[in-house]
Amino acid sequence: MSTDTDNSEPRSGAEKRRPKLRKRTDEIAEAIKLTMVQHSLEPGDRLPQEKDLMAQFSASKGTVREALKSLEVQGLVRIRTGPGGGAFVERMSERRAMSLLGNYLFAKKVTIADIYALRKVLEPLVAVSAMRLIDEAGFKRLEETIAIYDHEPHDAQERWDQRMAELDFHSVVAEYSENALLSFQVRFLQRLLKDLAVCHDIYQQPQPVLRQRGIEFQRELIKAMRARDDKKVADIMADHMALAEQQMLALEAEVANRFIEA
Amino acid sequence: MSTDTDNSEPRSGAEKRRPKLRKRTDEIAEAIKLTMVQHSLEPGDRLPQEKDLMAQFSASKGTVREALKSLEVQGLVRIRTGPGGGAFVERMSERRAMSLLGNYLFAKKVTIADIYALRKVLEPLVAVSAMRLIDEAGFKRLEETIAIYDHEPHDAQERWDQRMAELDFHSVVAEYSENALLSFQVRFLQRLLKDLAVCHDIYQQPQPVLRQRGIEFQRELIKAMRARDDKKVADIMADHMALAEQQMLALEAEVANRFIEA
DNA sequence: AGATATTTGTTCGTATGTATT
DNA sequence: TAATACATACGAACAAATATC
Repeated sequence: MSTDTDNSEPRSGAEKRRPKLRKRTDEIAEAIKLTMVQHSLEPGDRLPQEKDLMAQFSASKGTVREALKSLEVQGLVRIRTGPGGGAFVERMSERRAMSLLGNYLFAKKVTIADIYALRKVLEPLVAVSAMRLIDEAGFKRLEETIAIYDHEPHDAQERWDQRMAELDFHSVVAEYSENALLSFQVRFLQRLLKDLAVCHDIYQQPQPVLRQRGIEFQRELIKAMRARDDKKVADIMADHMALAEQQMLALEAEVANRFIEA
Repeated sequence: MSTDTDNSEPRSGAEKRRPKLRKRTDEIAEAIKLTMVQHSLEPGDRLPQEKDLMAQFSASKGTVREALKSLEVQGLVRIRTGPGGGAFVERMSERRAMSLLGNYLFAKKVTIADIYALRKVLEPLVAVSAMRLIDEAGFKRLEETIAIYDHEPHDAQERWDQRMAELDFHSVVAEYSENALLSFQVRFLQRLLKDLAVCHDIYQQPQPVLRQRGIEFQRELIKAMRARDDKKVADIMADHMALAEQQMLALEAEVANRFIEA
């Protein structure tokens, strides 16, 4: 369980240090978390209601509510009003996970170069990984996505949509990876780039030549994935990323230090 | 700002949708976040006290406290009691970020193979990145870390400490990378492995031969880093990871589905 | 070191809002 | 529509923590 009190000592050995949670609220939140794992509750399962929790922990309403609020923010429960309401176990959404991770990176300076240093190695990896599971429906989704930016945009709005769809292409690919860790990392990088676009109005002046070259890469990628050609998939994606990086670095922008829009 | 209400529509275009936050608590939390960015508050800066917030939002104490609790869990503020107390702006610690990300991965099945698929490409990357900034003090830290597992352990406790220190070696390397994103990812993977150790009591029977080979890799790595030899650093780390993966996969364990210990 | 003032932490009682039946 | 069951919000009081004198 995540005690999560930010007591930063490195924890030598296996003996459990008692962080001695100062606040009753945190104690209760931890206790509830504990019962969640102990009873291996699944999403949708209901926790005891406020009044029951009040009795169980002999705490007041406000204290119990703060504890539940903590769990809610952590994406572990969802609270519903009305009859049959209460706190229900929930799995944290990817969106929220990214939002929280974004808060962590808020203070750090993350450059486009940093993002692409990771994308260059991870996108090829995830493409190969996705290749093993993707089906005809998946290929169809990819082609439909390409169709969005297959042509010159008519207005600023469409140009913006096209830039987002270009990232969505990679997002769809990552969806088909069975490596949840890898998939998340890659999609998070894409999210950072989307944010960058929103913030700094990058992607304003797409160079048609480079853009067309990117689409070619993606079509070749689909072909290679259909052929289940590991090496080719990885190579094409690596080249694609190299080009994209070059394109982005020319803009010399820095990812804004801001909270991520949820 | 992170509205973070998990309203999952893809947000077409740039126009801001009003999520119409239902709960007063969430409204207030968002409002406070907003002022934090608008005034570009730095860590250590103080927010208005409870009573002031109560007045500002004409909300009750409990409501304001729930809002602050939300910000606290997100790692954005820290609350202190006593005179001059209140909510102070804080940067989310790496520890908390990992804990929250761990909650997201709780439901997913993450295997050792998944972790090493990432480590194999990221550890070489981060080593090269760190090489550019690491100084003599850093090398000293690395050598001191190696000294912990340089010899046969005397008891179970020391053996456990040694396993943790082996991961700490890589953690120290990652510390010196200026790519915050890369550094975090790599250290998070190490954290998962540490957790794995705690959970499944893996690392019980270290094979002395393989262990010694790992130490050789690390000594060679330090030498190559001192020489500022990009390629050699990357190659050594890649080989090191390949061996480590082989070693771990033999155990055929799966990362436990559990919340991460903070 | 001890007393005191300040501010968060917790409690209880009550009233309101909301979803289900 | 009305009754019910639950979360949500309010307000006043008290307890605990902590900085200052």
